[in-house]
Amino acid sequence: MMTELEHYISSYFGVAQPGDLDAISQFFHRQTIKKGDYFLETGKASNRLSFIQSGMLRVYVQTEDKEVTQWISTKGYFVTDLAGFVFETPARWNIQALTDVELFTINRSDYIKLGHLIPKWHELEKLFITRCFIILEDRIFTHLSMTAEERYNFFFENNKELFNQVPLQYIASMLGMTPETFSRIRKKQLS
Amino acid sequence: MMTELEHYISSYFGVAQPGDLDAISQFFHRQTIKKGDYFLETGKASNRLSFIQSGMLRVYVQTEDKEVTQWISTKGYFVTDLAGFVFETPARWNIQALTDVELFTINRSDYIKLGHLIPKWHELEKLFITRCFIILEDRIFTHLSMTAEERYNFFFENNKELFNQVPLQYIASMLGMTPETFSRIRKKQLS
DNA sequence: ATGATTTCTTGATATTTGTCAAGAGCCAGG
DNA sequence: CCTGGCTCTTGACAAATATCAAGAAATCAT
Repeated sequence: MMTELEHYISSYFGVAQPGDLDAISQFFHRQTIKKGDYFLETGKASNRLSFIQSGMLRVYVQTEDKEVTQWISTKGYFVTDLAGFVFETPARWNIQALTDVELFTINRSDYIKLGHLIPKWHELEKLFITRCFIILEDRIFTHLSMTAEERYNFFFENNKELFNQVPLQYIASMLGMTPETFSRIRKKQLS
Repeated sequence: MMTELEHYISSYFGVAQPGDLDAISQFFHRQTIKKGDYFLETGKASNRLSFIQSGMLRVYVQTEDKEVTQWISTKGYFVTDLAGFVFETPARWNIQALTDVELFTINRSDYIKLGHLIPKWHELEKLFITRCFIILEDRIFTHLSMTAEERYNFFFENNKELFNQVPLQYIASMLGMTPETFSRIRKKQLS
C-alpha cells in the first residue's frame, strides 16, 4: 500500500522499479508551515522541493508598483523555485503559505543523491519538467488568445474549488487582471 | 575547431567529454526548407528536433477565429514541438518557414540513442529543458505585469533584428496584441 | 518593370480593462 | 460580542486595446 507521498512521486515521476519508490520517499521529511509564513523568499537560496499534503501556497513577486502572483500551488502539487533549485541561483519568487501547510520536503543535496541511486532518475526528471513546460506553453497561449473573461471562465472550469479557498485578488493577479475586473466578471458569471 | 552545429549543441547542452560532441553531431543531418513550407503541422507526429543554421520559422496555431503565433525561432535556436517530440503525442503547433531555412536535424530514434551513448545525456536534457521552462516563466510574467507597450519595448530591446526580418503581424500576435495596436506603438516609439 | 497580393498604417469608433474612491461584508483578536 | 483591518464590490470615469474600413506601402511573381 502506497503512502500519500509515494503516490505523489509515482504520479509525477512514474518510477518503475518496485524498491525505488520506497527508497526515494526515505529522502523526504515532513514539514509544516504556518499560514502567512514563507516557504521561500526572493533572493534566498532555493534548496528544497516539496509536495503539498495539505494547504496552499502562493508564488509571487513584488515589482515597483504591484505584487504579481505567478501561481497558487495546492494539495498534490509540488512547490519550489525551479530555476533556483536546479541552478543554485537566488530565488526569483516569494512563496508564502496561504493557509497552514503540510509538506513532504527533500533538500537539494538529497535530491542530487537520487540521480546516483535511481538509474533512470534524470530521465524521469526530464519528463517531469517537460510536463511543466507544456503547462506553461498552454498558459501563455491563454494570454495570447483569450480575453480576461475567457481566461476567468477557463480557469474557473478547471479550478472551481480554489475560488472559495483563497483571496480572490490573488487569482485575479495570476490571471493577469485587476481585482475589480475580476469581481465584475465574477458577478456576471454568477447570474 | 568546432563546427557550427557542435557550437550549438555545446551551448545548449554543455556536453563535457571531448569525444562526445563529435559523437552527438554525427546523428544530425543537414536539411533545408523553402520559405512557406512546413517543418511540422498540428496533429502530425513531431519526430525531429533541429537547430537553425539560417533562416526563421514561426510556431503558431489556428483557433476558430484567429491565428496565434506562439513563437518565432531564429538562427542558433532549436525548433520542435517539444510535447510531441518527448511524449510522441500529436503536434500541438504548426511550424512554418518564414524564409528559406537551413537546419541540423536529428530524428527521435537517433535522439533516443544519445541517452545510451552519453552517460550524462538525460541530465543535460533536464538542464536544457529547465532553461526553456524559465524562459516561459518570464514570458508569463510579462503578461501578468506589463501593458502591450511595455511588452513591445521589452521585446524590441532584446530582439531588434527581428523587426525588419519578419512580418510584424506575427510579432504582434506573439506579444498578445493586434497588428493595429502594434503599429501604433511602433510609430510612437520611432518618433 | 508592372500588376497583383500581401502587409502595414491610419482614422473613427466600440469595447474592454484599469484607476480611484467609497462603502459593504467578513473575520480574527481582544 | 465589538472593533479594526482586510477583502470584495460598486460606481464613475479614464485609459488601453480591439474592431472595422480604407488607403498606402512593400513585396512577389511574372
